[in-house]
Amino acid sequence: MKPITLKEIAERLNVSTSTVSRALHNHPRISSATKRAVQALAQELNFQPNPLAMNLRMQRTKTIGVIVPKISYPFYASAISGIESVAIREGYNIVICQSNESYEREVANITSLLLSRVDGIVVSLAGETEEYSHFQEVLDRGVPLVFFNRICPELSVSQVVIDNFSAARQAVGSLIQHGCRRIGLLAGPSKVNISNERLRGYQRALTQYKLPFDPDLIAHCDYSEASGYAQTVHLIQLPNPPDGIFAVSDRLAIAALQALRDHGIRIPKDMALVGFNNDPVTAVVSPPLTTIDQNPEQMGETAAQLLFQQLRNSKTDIEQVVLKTQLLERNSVKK
Amino acid sequence: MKPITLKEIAERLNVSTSTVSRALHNHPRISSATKRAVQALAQELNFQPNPLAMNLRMQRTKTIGVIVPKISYPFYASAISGIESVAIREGYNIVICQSNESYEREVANITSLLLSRVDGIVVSLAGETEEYSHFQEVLDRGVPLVFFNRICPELSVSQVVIDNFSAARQAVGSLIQHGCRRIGLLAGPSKVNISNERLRGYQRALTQYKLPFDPDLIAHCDYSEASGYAQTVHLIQLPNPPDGIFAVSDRLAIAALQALRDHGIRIPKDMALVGFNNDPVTAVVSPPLTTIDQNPEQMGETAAQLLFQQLRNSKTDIEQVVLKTQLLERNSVKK
DNA sequence: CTGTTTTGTGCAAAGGTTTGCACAGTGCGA
DNA sequence: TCGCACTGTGCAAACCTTTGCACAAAACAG
Repeated sequence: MKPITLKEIAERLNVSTSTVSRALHNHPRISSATKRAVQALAQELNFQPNPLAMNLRMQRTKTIGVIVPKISYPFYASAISGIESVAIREGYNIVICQSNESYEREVANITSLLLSRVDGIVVSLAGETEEYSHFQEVLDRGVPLVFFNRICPELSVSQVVIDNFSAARQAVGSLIQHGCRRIGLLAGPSKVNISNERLRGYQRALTQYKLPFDPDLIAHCDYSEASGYAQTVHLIQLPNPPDGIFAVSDRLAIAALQALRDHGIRIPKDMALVGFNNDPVTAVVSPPLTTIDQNPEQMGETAAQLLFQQLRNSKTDIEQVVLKTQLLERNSVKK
Repeated sequence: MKPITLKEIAERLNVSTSTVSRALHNHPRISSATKRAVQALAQELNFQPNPLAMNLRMQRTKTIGVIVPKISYPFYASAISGIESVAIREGYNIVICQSNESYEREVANITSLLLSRVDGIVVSLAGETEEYSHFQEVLDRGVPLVFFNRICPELSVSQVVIDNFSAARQAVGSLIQHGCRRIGLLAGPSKVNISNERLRGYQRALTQYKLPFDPDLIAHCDYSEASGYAQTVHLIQLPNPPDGIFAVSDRLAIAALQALRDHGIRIPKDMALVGFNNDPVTAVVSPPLTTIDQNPEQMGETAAQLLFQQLRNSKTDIEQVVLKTQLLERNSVKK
């Protein structure tokens, strides 16, 4: 059963397709009699305008593209739900791409989204990315672009972030307040902006509490559990090991927890541990992890809202939204 | 900078658009000289055919739709990766929809996918769904359809599943072999096919080991942690409580673990616990959970392959693929 | 009754591709 | 020389919608 078209309605009613189209759009110049007839028949036949034809004609697809590092990270799964909910409300569909932390995949994703003429793009950068010309091309084509979480400082576009600096400072501050004096940092890739912000927050907390900064305690990981595990082992085997660890993500914190457990190091007795994200798993491991709670769903919603603002009014200013976070104290830091 | 079109190439070369189109498709009737010229210029200008126009003309979108209950379930996140990888290999894009376990959302998703003229659809049913006419419409339109994991027994379509019956029997068998005599079942919604298969496996294991079946030990949950928690509490407060629990999903098992922990019940000493899925979190909780390992990525790949088979040859038989699973024995069942 | 506005509708183009058919030119066998 | 096959290209339709413009009829003002 083929979907029915404007033309078929037009033929049945002995009018032109243009009349049908206008009647359905409530064009003022169409007589109310015709409108009624057309709308009734359209209803009866369950007419749905063919979006492929509309896309071509209108040069817009009512679709926005979303690129995230991985949908299996709970943070991004939630953020996508946030984006999706506002998109649906606006009558838009979303197409989700994973960069898998790979620069090449990210470029391929952008190419594919531009090719399929999405009306706007929401991005959280891949871990590998340190070159941004593919995004410049998006801007050159006049396609609205919004970053969230892992943003791009070099481009002047709208962004949604949390205050990574303050959140990290707070997390490390909590470690210090509960007695830690040497704090290891499981950092992300050194090119990732938000990881560096968290590093800065770490340093600020140290100076604030007049603790020395020891570069040996900084361990850069990629986003894999394996590297989190390895770097934790590295930290505890230092001649002068830390008495607390701040991991810039819960994935890394969980990997650290396993490494510590495997090496017979008790948490929080021998080593305190703080993560970042409030990944659901942090609540069920033992001990439950102290972590930074953010609201990824809200972040997604906000990003989408910024995008739709631009979509409605391309003259709108670029905007930077900073969302609130909260330190969630659990049992991985001793009281 | 607007993308360039066939027409512009044609004008520059003083040929018709049809010649350009044919040259790019290597049509035999085009002279090799023309072909070379066209292809060279196309390359130089970085010509990409406008997919919107192709979609309209060809009546196909090179896109397949995927509907899953939630992308935040690790199982589905992985399955999507599997689907995506074969789709990319075939030159297709995927658009991912979440039903959020809701029948209404599922219908809306189907409508939207059909409207946007995807070339095929891969589905895992929402928990609520018990009526399938929206899928019948997909079939009526001749759109290839494949189910995976949560399948629809009433429709004759290709499907990918695991042997839920045997896997559950094996899981429960393991509980029994390790000393459990009264086994509680945290089941899914009673209308969900795979949950019922697992229930049947549970029953078979009991009869196999000549244990009585006690309906009081069957606790139906929806897919939320809250209900898993509540039903676990219900089980342990039974006058004659179980000494082991089999949860039909790891989400429920984790909820059970928390409930047991909160009530001071030790695992596996007082209560053994087995889950299903090998969700990553089962490896990091303590004790690590015994669970059924399946391969969601492979399941996604297989489903996509079945779909592409149909896409290439619409006369192809419907097929039911059953994937292997494996019991992963960890410490939540005492040795 | 003429001239202008208003009202209702249709024609055709546009959006960018693909493709059946037609056509002109060339080559070749008879 | 004619007929035929083959080669290389272009025209125009088709996919389906939206929309500027034109046009006819009706309404209305003077």
